[in-house]
Amino acid sequence: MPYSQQHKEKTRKKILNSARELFSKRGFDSVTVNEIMEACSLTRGAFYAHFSGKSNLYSEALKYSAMNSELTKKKPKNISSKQWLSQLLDVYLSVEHVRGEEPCPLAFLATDIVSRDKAAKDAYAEAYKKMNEIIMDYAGVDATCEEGSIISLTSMIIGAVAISRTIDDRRSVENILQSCRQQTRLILGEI
Amino acid sequence: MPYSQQHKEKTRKKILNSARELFSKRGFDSVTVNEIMEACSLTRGAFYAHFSGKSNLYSEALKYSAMNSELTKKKPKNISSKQWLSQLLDVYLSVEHVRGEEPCPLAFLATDIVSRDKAAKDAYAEAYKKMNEIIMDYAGVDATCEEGSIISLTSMIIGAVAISRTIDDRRSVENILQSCRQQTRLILGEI
DNA sequence: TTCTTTATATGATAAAGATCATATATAAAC
DNA sequence: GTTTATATATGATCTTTATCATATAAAGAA
Repeated sequence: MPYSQQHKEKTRKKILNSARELFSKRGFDSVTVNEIMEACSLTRGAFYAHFSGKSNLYSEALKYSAMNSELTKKKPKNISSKQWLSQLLDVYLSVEHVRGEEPCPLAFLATDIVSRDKAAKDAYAEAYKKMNEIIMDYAGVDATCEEGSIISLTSMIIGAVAISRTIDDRRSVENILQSCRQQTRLILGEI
Repeated sequence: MPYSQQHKEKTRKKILNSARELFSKRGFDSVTVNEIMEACSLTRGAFYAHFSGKSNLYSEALKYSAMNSELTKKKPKNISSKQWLSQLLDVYLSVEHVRGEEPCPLAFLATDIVSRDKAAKDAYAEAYKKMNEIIMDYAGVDATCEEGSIISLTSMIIGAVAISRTIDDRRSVENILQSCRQQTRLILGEI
């Protein structure tokens, strides 16, 4: 049995990680299999030992990304749920997120998903559902009427990040993000 | 002087119209030049008499789309600005918009734009600016502090439409759109 | 009708890139 | 060290598609 037990699994994760970042930043079509493999110091030939094809990698990378997102991090015990949520949202609505290496695929791939296969759409829908659940949980929401507030909140933050990526001017981006951070406080304050 | 004066201009508009719809629905890469031309009963050869290339068509179609959007329609004299705005937002946040033939490129192409050329990004930024201005105008906003509310509103509605397109389940889509319609009323009510 | 200019169509080219077949390298097991 | 299963690399193929060169068609002007 050549190579260690974990070797293949490690390689798979490296590929998923490169894919997650590249796909999120540039979408499905603009990224090549070759590019993803080179990003983790491999060549395209090795790719097919790990995934059945580019589409398969895309949906797997999306799941992987959702599984390891900022939002899924454990809340420190010394702060309240609402404080923690507030911090998470501020990080989400930051220039670092918009321009950074750990992009939320819900915002970065929102329109890319539409042309993808069922597996990718399912992964997206699942991640979206989970995001709402996490936020509702921290916000202490259970009534259906309040659920609507959270849904509008996620629409806003996902929209804000998606739009911010399209805009070059830093000041404008700061303005959008700041406005939405403000609005999150208003929405959560009412709950 | 063969062909009538207006013939070329008419053809150009037909191409722009097919392009607007196809690009908005499926993004730049998933649509072929051939497909756009066939959608207006022409062949790919004729294309290059009208546009310098696919990228050029994309940005032109985006401008064209922004120029002819629902939002730019004249307000009827018999209703107030706020009522008109409320109607516009309800149309924007409707299943018909999400699934229809007259998509707002700001929502439908939000993440597609990132990989496009400067002309496309400029067209997008311009359309985004215009959308905010139109809404602010109808809402009667002038103070900078209130501008933030409108920016968060546009983030929300663009985000809601973008997300809704990714989701197959009709009931979930209705729920997202309904929640955001509700939230627009809260935001505009405070102004 | 004939000429002429411009729009449109057709066929060719060329590049990009996903995928596959085959070769090579790696490292565990003996 | 040798063997061998598995991971990785290399080279080839095949499809898709943007673009271009050239041919044809359309319709105003003579």
